[in-house]
Amino acid sequence: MSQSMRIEDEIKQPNFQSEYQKAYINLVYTAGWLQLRQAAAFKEFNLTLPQYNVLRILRGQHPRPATVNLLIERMLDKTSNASRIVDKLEAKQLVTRRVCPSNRRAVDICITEAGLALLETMQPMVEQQAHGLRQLSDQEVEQLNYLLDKLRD
Amino acid sequence: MSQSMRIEDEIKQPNFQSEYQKAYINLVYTAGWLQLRQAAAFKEFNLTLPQYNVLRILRGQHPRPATVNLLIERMLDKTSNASRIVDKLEAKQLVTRRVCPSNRRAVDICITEAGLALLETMQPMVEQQAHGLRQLSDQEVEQLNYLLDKLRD
DNA sequence: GTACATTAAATGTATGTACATATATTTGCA
DNA sequence: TGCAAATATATGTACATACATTTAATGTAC
Repeated sequence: MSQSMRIEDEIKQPNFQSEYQKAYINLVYTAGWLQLRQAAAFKEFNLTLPQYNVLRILRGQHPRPATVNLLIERMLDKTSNASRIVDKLEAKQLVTRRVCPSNRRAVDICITEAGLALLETMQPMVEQQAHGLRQLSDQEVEQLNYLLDKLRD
Repeated sequence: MSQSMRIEDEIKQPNFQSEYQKAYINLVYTAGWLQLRQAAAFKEFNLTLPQYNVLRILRGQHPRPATVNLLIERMLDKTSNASRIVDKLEAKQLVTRRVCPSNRRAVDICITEAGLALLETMQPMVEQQAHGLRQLSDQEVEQLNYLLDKLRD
């Protein structure tokens, strides 16, 4: 990606109705751009981004189990289908799923040793990825976080 | 959405490894948040976001036709499948598709009168949506655009 | 204690994304 | 001319998203 590629050039649409319209497009585009880079890096570990995020939540709970509800609460995308993401992780033996003894409607989900080991293996790559934002100074990153939080108010 | 909902609270994850890590999460989360709001507003018009974006590009070309390649060039997500989005629009008779006479590999795609009329109908809603970013001042929106462009350099 | 609502998760369906592959057409060049 | 490479699009597959519906377990009112 070349230097100073403005959003106007990226999507070859030179005029926006407003700076607000442009910011919306810019946000969606940039998030997609980031996710694409992440997904590519994750591919060699045979994990998708949502699968990785669920694993991370489970590690945060470990050794306590998580329910599907807890996963949904903590996932970035609240409406995604946690059940089916857990399906894939279970098939890869990265998590276990068991009916919760105290509430048989719920399911206790735990990360396995293999799951923990995989996260460990991925750590250097994840840190590498974080450097992708180093185009921004510390102060600029803080400013970005401030603006995004304010935008959603 | 309540006032001053920081990303830490939104996803109930109080500590990030770095401000950079937080910015990444914040970006992806905020983009999803915006898209969810847009998608909800579009639903009553029976259009998805990508379908709407393709229609907009076609209106920009009207009355000249667009090819699938041109759509891909201008779409936010370059790897999405323009062919199949056009399929859906064609099924709703919002666009026409015809083999290009001068290059029979290519396909000429045009927005129909019904398509133009639909975009017209949606205009007030779209303007309404743009107000979603009015939490930010003009200066802040410019700053946001600057930071996002720089981030992708 | 049965009836009804609520809750937790799973399932179904339509759509979109990411990527590989296939098909048809055109171009370039030996 | 003839044939390989490039081009334009379509198709196939795995996964995820968005949302409605279903199934099972639990809670609650009467």
